[in-house]
Amino acid sequence: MNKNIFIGLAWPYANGSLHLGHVSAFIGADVLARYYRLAGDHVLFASGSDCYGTPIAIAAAERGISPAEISEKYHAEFKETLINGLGFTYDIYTKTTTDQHTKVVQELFLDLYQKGFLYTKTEKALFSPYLDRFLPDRYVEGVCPKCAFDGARGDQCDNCGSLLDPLELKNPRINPKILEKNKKLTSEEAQLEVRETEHFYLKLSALQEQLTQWVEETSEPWRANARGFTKSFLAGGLHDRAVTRDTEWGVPVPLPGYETKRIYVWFEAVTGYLSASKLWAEQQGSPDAWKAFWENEAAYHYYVHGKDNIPFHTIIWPGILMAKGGLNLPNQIVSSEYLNLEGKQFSTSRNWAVWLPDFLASFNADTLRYFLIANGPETGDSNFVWAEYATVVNGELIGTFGNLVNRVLSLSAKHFPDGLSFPIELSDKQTELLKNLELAFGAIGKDIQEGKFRAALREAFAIAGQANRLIDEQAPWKKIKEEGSRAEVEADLAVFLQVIRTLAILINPFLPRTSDTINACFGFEVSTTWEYPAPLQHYKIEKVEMLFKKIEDEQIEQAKAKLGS
RNA sequence: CGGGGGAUAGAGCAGCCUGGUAGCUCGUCGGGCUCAUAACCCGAAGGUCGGAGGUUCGAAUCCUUCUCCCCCAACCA
Repeated sequence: MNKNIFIGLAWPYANGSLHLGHVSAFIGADVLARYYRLAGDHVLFASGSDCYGTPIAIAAAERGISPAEISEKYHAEFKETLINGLGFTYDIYTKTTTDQHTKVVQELFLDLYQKGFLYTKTEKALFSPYLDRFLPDRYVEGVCPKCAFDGARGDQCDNCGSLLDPLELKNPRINPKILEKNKKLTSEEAQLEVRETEHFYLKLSALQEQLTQWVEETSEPWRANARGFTKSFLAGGLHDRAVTRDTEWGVPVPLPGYETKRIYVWFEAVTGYLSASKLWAEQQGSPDAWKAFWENEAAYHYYVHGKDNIPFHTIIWPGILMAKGGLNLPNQIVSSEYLNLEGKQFSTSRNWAVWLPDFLASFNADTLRYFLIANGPETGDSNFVWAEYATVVNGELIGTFGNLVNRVLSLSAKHFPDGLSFPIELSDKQTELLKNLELAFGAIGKDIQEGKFRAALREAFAIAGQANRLIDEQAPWKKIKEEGSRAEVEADLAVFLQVIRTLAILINPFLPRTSDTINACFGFEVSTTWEYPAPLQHYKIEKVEMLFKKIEDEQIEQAKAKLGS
């Protein structure tokens, strides 16, 4: 039975390159998409670049270029590295600066306004005459009113730990850390003043009961961190949140008198899931196609992102959808923990990061997919250590898996260049091995559906290990030298070819290019469906190709040398 | 301050929901094999499951409490 599966992957912020931390949070979405397509379901895998916001606007102003130049540059890089580099199979990868997005966000904004879920309130905020803009709380620093520490941020004092209202700060000024390095401002330039401004608020408090009930009913399959965080968030009581900002770089508020206001990321970026779906439908030539995913109770919605994004996907976006009404809510939240690098947190300012474009220039994308699925931060923070990456690639990918494929293919091609026939009768061990492969489709599929990617991948590789043990026992390289054993060796190898060919399907959601390479060795078209393939009567090897290149120590040394520089 | 996640062999992790003689990968040591990218296979050593209490015939698993790490919280998923 075919299902409609929507997969919403977090939108990367277009003000810098992606690093492996992003990838570790993203990778599961592509595994889901590929799996469900193989299983014959309808998939809409949507994401895009988050292009608006104050950080990009400030960076652009300082460099004397337009914000669009920055966001376009990284949008192009994201597309290149995610799609061509990592092989992500988005059905649509768009950006927030499209007309379509503006239209959908504004329509949704107006709809909620008319339904009474948005209201305006005037408040005081800090304005920078130098930057000609209001500043977000954390972009402000000053003297803490409680402990007199000079350097407290607008939202909190790092010295005494008090939570602050930025208006309480004495001598408020621009936090110099938000500006480009070495930029020194005079105290006059840094000065901030209090101005009144009117903003729109989302009435989350009105949705408290509805959201609480929804979470009770649907959060069972979510990742533990999402469920726990969301429940405690709700227990603390929801507060209305401002959804507009005084800035020029964003989606304009579609109401007269508010021409200078822009809709804030909490409201605007998450709406990208819907706008991207509608854009996809238009590009398909059937503008209503999005409804099969969004106005269909039987559709199933996955959201994939890092743990810092949890409340946006489990409170704010569902709240907006409830206020709007008639659209599908999230079903499954796949929120990962954090990936550290060599034991320390990723840090862009200290260049403590492995940048995705750099990585892809030197290493095979499937090896990264493997490492981050097998060792990623699925249930707790995890660590990317270069030496471990090399060990895992050389040991598990090459040693166990690549080696199995290579030894079977090369033996077959060498001794049976005209092909091999599949035997009529199988030994107990052969039967057991093939049976395990057949069962793996159900077990691995279930794990993937539940977001347990690590377990799913391990299961597939366990079968490769089993196959390695059996081929070692049968020792066809020895048997082939014995008189009259040729038929037996042919039968044994044909079984292993069936094993490899089946493994190529099982690993397809995880290691798509590797899967394609194996299929090419058989002369097959790209793999077809998520089910155990009936053995062929005759196998012929078209070519033997190495699946992975061994990672040498020098490569690891070079990569490590780039850190922290 | 509060909240979320975590603490299991030298390293990285699973098991915990639904208690029943502690498991996986890598590493180490010993042996085998040579088709295969010095890859593969077999065997061994190595853990009082963060500490302390409790429930139970029985606790890594349930309860209480304590300690430590990460995150929410510059940049940053």
